Amino acid sequence: MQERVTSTVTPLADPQSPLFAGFNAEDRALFRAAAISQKSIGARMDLVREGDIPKGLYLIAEGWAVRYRQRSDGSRQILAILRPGDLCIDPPGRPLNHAIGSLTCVRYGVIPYPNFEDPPAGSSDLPAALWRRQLEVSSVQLEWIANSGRSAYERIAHFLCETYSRAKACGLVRDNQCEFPLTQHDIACVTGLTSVHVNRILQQLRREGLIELHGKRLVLLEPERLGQAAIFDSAYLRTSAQRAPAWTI
Amino acid sequence: MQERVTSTVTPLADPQSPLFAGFNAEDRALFRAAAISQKSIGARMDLVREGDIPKGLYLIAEGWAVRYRQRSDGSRQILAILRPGDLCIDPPGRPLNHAIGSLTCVRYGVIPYPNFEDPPAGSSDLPAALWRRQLEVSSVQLEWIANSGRSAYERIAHFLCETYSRAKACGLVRDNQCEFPLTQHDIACVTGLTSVHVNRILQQLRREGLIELHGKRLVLLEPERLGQAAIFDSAYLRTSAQRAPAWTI
DNA sequence: CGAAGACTTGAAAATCATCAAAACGAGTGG
DNA sequence: CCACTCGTTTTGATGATTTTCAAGTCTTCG
Repeated sequence: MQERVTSTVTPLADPQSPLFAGFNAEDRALFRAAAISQKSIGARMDLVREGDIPKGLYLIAEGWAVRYRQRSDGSRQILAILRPGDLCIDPPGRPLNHAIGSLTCVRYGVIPYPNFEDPPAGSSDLPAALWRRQLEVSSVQLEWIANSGRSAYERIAHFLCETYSRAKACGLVRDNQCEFPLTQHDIACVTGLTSVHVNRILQQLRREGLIELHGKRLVLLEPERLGQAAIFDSAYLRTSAQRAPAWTI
Repeated sequence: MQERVTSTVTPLADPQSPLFAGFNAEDRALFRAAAISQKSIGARMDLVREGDIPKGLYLIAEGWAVRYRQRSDGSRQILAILRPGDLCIDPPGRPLNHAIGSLTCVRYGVIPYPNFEDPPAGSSDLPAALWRRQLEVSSVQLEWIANSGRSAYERIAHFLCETYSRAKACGLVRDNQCEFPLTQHDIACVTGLTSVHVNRILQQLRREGLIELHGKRLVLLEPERLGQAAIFDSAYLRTSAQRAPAWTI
């Protein structure tokens, strides 16, 4: 059952090393081994509330979740979209300054903060997988920061491209369509705009024949042209390889 | 050739573990051991250009540097401020989709992508230190994303608070003053605003008796009140402990 | 069917960008 | 020391973008 594992630690050095080879079946096995608990939660609930101390690493297995911050004036800011395979790694022992919440029903697992001195028997790639994931997360965060200086039109178009592209990487796109359970108000929370303005920009995108968006589905009628409008280059999403549509943990 | 060294991996589990204890003298020694090259570069130069494949991890030892993206229309967006002790960790083997540049003269080192199978002799905390730093970086990035939904006034005030607070953590604040070599145009690139608008907001902050800003120095006349205006909570910067004003590598 | 949420619309106001020019300041060379 | 330059800061006027407020319509779902 266990093959020979040369090392409990993982090389970062080589771009070809397992650390940067993509999130594969092997990784999934790792996460399965690591998950202490597996949970489900309904739509629009909190997995972790602001001020809570995270119990470990949160691995989203299915559904849509977000990191978000609630402002004192009642407005929200979404800080990250969490899809299957996404991992929330936060400093242990410190209260989170934002919340992790679900948009749809979410299945997820909690992985205890790993102690690399005692690797789970027979596996060794956890630290590598964690690094890969964290660099991916960072890469997306930088992209979101870059968007903060752009127009509403570009921000929204970029966000649609990113969401579509991430779904595509999981094999969740068919006929240029993907699931899209966010309301216009949610898009506003992502982009830092008002829902009224989001509505108007979406109408513009529709008028231009670039998208369809209704019934929790997004259609990119002309992905190429939308990408150009958004100045979207998907390379930042490709720090690791293909993913699976859902994760068994 | 390789013996099994249990401690080449590092425990993440315990909040008290060295991984989360702060960036200390020991870490500095580690980085010194790890740095293959030590360089200096003049103000307003690129350490890494867009499209370059990073040669390793970049450790800023002294000065002010930034990650920035150059847009096709000529405008810039600054994605991160890099101060002494800050580390740029990017996926190896992939061209960077932005640049790393200096604002002032910068002293820095390049750390080869570590191969955890062959840890530097006699030391073992590198992976721990890297994790700590990366989580710190991520934490700041989330804060910047949260700022994208706020007003120009709040964004600018928040940025000043962050810069001041980070300088303070390094012992670089005296008499409520710290170094501040950014031009108003640079602040605009950070906040995604125009320099004209930045200028007007800065004047407002001055009129309100909150700041002084000239001659590459920033004075917070009333740090408390500015923090409230910016809705600034420094907790997100405190994922590790005190730092040194400059790093010997 | 009724109710709640989501989407849409219009008008007015605030915020922020753009353009253009002037004032200021630090450095440089005469 | 002055004159000159160059980059930075400041100012004013104008226009575009985005928000706010308020009301309406459309969906969905029990």
